[in-house]
Order: sequence, then structure tokens, then C-alpha cells
Amino acid sequence: MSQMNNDDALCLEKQSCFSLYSAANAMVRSYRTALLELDLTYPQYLAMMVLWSEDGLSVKRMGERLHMDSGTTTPLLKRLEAKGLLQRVRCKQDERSCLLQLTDEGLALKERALEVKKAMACKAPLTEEELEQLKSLCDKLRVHLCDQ
Amino acid sequence: MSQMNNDDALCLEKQSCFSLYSAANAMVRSYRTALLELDLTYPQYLAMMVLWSEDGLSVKRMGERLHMDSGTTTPLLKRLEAKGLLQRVRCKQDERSCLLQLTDEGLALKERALEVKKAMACKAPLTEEELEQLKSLCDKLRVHLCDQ
DNA sequence: GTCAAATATATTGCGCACAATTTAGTTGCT
DNA sequence: AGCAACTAAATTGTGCGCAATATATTTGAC
Repeated sequence: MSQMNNDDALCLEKQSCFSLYSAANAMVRSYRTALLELDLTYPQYLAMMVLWSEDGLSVKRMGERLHMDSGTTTPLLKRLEAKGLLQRVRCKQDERSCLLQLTDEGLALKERALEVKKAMACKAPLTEEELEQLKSLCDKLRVHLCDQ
Repeated sequence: MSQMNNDDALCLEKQSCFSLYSAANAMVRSYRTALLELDLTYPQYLAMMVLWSEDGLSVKRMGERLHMDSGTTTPLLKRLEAKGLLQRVRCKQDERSCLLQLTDEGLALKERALEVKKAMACKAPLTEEELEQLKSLCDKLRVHLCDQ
């Protein structure tokens, strides 16, 4: 390992964080065209995936699964409701809580989403093993940074 | 490799893209506190790094190095100019082009930025080798997605 | 039962990120 | 020289992402 001077130390192109940041942006950008026909953004697509696997969950739980706070989820979920994909209803047992329920239209979107997933998988230049490696590293980083 | 049903296929927690997305957000969030004392956001910090390594470059070149378009860079660079860290001057040879020049204050920030970098490096739970692996996978993904 | 602490969601404000479009300047063809 | 094609920035509009704050409801200690 050679001694770095200041220029090297702050060189953008040598920083893993910048690569992570740019790759995430490129990925979302790449999803955009694929999601256009579903009329969904990438974060909206993520929220729908949560709903497809756990219909009836609360806004709080949605935020936990997406790793987002209410300042992000509330408007996002309102947009999905405006599109007619879900309903937001107050929980009878605890009026503070807001439950999310798929509409028929929201459920129907699932089949078309599977096609998007397949199309995106083809776009990726990484092998299954590399994708798993990337996921594992990202998860490790996120978990550590969140509860540091 | 076992056959997946639809639920598995669209399970959020099994998708590398979601891990990438969440890790990038967590990383930017983590940088936020460290960058607070420099009064910079993470994208602004990136732009400053470019300037520290290539003072006098054009807005176009800045966008290329950051992998961002003018809709992102123009307001970002105006904010940095408003903070007194750089100047935006039209190129004499080609009036379409806008050149970016560090101010003394912008240059002075570099030393303090080195401290931020060191502090962030300590936060990362990954080894040098893992960080290099992550970088390599992210770069491969981004490059492929950009010119696909 | 009262009231302070905790909890769930919503709101506000700012700064990206980017597609689409506009404006201004340059180049190249004839 | 005239003009179309190209190029560099800037602008516009939408949707995050999140810190900070506000609002409403519930829980728990007494």
C-alpha cells in the first residue's frame, strides 16, 4: 500500500461511496423507462412490492421495510392512493395508525410488475453470484450505518 | 436453483437493487452529519472534490465526472457559488461554456474535508478489500447501465 | 381519573435527480 | 454570407429523501 498524497485521498474516482452513489442513481434511471408503462416511479414500485407481500400493513411497518421515514412515505403513499392502487384507512383499534390496503387495480398490477422484473434482470451486466455479493456488501454497510 | 413462485420473485428483501438503493441512501445520510461542519451536502462535497482535483473545468466536464446532467449541476453549482466557494465565469473562447474556479475559501475547505474523509472511513464496517469489491461491482453496473 | 411521556402520522422546507424544453452561442456546409 | 445542425447551460416541473416540527392518539405512573 503506497502512501497517498492529498490529491489522491480526495480523488472522486477512487472513492467507493461515490461509486455506490452513482450506481444507485444509474439503477433508478434505468428502472424509469421500464416502469413507465406501469406508471410507477422506482420508490413507488418498491412500496407496491411490500404491499403485494404484506397487504394491510401499517404506514409505520411500510417505512421500516423501505427504510424510509414518514416524510418520504406519507406523500409517496398518497400518490399511490391517488392512482387508485391502494387505500389508506385508519386502524380501528389504534386511531394513530394508518393501514394500507391493495385495491383490485393495485393487485392486478403485480402480474405486469413481474415482466418489469424480468426485463431489468436481463439489463444487469452482473452474474447471479456478483449480484448476491453486491447485495451482501450493501446490506452490511446499510445495517452498520443505521445503528452506528 | 429452486423454482421461485411469484411472491419470492417480487420480494423486496431479496433484490440486490433495493439493497443498493438503501445502502446509497444510508451512506448519504451518514455523510450528512459529518459534512454539517463544512456546510456542504454530499453532492456539493462531490463537486468540491472534482474542483480540488481539476480547478477551472467547465460545467459540462463537471457533469461528466459527477455523472449528472445540467438540471442537477446548474443549481448545485449556483449554491456553491452563493456560499463563496467557487466562481462561475463564461469561457472567453466559447461563450456557451461556463468555467468553474475555486475561490481561496473553496480551496481552504480542502484541509477540513480531509478530516471528514478520515472520519467517514472509520465509520465503514467493510474492510479495504470489501470496499474495493463493492466499488468494482458498482462501477461495472453503472457503466453498463449508462451505455446500454 | 390526570397528565406526562411515548407513539404514529402528517407537514414544512430544502436540496437533489432527471426528463423535457428553452436559450444562446458555435460550427460546418454550400 | 446565410442557415441548418449541433452544442453548452439554464429552466421548468415532478417526485423523492430527510431533518425538524406539529398534531393527534395511546399508554403508563401516580
